[in-house]
Amino acid sequence: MFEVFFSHVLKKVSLSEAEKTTIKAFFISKKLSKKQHLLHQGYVCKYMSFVEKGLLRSYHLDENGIQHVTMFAWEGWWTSDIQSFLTGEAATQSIDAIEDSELLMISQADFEAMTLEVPIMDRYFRILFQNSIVTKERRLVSSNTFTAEEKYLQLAESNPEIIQRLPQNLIASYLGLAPETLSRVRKNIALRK
Amino acid sequence: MFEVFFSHVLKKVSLSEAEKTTIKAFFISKKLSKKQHLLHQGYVCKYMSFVEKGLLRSYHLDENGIQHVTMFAWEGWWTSDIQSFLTGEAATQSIDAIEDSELLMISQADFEAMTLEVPIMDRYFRILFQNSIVTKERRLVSSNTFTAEEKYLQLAESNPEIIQRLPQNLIASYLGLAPETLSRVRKNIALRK
DNA sequence: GTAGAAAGTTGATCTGTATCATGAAATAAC
DNA sequence: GTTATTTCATGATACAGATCAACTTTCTAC
Repeated sequence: MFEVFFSHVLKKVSLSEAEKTTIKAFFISKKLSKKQHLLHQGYVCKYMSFVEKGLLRSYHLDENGIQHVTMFAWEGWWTSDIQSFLTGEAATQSIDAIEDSELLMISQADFEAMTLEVPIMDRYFRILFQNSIVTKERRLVSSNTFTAEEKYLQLAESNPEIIQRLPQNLIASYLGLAPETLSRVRKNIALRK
Repeated sequence: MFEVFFSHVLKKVSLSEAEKTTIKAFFISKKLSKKQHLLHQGYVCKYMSFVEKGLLRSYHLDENGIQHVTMFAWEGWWTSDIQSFLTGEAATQSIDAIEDSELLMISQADFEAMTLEVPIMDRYFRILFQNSIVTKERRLVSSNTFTAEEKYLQLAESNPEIIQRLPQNLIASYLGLAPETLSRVRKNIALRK
């Protein structure tokens, strides 16, 4: 169950067997089948979840009831509404499973306890969050300054797995485009080749 | 010199006097006068810089030579091209001073050394980066889903200091808007009152 | 395998924001 | 204080991408 998890953590920090055992104890596991929700917008996000298997997406529902995909997470990624998880405020996002998934989940209290008991996990998360910031900064530049086609091409370049694994309408939403626009963008790219 | 710095760090973690002394030794200080650059796009970002005093902005120059403001940093904020700082790759951003500024700077090597010698600093940065992620996620949703007016209003709401302290054209760039658009948006808001 | 639903395509039209252009106001430089 | 430079405002126009609509293809469930 913890294979993907530890292989991921060990890429960033070293852990003794004792530490591994300690860490394991803080997590609970959960299976989610396709279309099931992990989190509903408006509720508190009680867990950070590591994806051992499967694929999930986070999305935000606006006042007009339109879904805006904010993130995808598959094997080796974490997912949660961090804001809600940390502060205990209501989540502004929902999370559901796109494929049948297996998760390792840790609560806010256990997260605190774990980092205090195994301080090197602070380092792991510091590095993890650092990388996440880099990604989000890149997405922000892209979102503010690129054309629809440039946004798509950069995504295809930097994150080909998203293109392969997800339906086009969700990719469009993730890029902040209308599905029709993405369809046309892809057509133009194909025509030019 | 370290007043703002430690008052900021101590809001997130506790430090002994000995730890403070250790930490201080890793930093160098630097004064920057208005319009001076801290970092030029294309060069490696050697430091993370904490702003003790003043105001800086980060921006990205696109292929057409147009500046896109990505961040502001004033008293109590960190600034750097994190991607470049961490990986040693060329920076994709420049940073310059909008007001005369005083900085505390730490190199990548000293950053590593400091977190190893004072592990609780990993925790500080973990929390810092967590918060930064929340902010960037909010900006991403805003950028993808809000109208020009909504973007401006949310910024005014969540970050009034930016509105007061920075010229309108830089705010427009930060929001990914043409300066003319922001001018019109502000006019409409004023008219409606 | 078939029916129904969801996702994707393509065309026509509309609209928010960018761009271009010019003048006014504010700031900075001497 | 005057001049030069930068920032801001306002109007006219252009265009990328949204929206609306109809149709086709692909999935899904039984």
